[in-house]
Amino acid sequence: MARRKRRYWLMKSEPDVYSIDDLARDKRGEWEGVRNYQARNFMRDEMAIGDLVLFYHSNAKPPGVAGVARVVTEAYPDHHAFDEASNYYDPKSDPEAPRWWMVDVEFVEKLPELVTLDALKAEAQPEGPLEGMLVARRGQRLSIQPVDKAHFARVLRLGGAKTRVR
DNA sequence: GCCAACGTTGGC
DNA sequence: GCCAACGTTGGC
Repeated sequence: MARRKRRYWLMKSEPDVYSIDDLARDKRGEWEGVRNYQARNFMRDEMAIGDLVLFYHSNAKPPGVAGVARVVTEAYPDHHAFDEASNYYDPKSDPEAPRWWMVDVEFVEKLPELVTLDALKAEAQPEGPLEGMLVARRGQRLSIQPVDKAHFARVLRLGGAKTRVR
């Protein structure tokens, strides 16, 4: 049986909408509302229970990685897409053939230090410890991104996390 | 609030 | 199947 390679992710959320503090309060949350095919495919096809997630605050001052979460479900249809009253309603998503999927995540920790986008970019320079990290690339809008294990570990270290990668 | 980057839509 | 127009993301 083929072993899964990818186990680390970065997921963006606007803290005005849903922050790491909200997840800390809720303990667990639905990652609904992803309306981008590439991001959906990552959730639906590649995420698995137990994967670790860098919780990134976008549209924040400053933007950056604010915490750690863990994937706790397989992907399942995003039912908000079927709800006409929802902001995430999409008439093209059919309950018989859902277009949009989501996972649930649980709170792991809030980082003692926000790892700002500036700090990520500084380390993503050529030869830097985060070279190639997607979130540091100009114009990178994808809201769910795979993260190299070494990069994940480095960001945890920068943030003073208790979480360790194995 | 501006606007660059880029994904999606739809006319052809 | 091309590509211009449009809408959204998200840093600044």
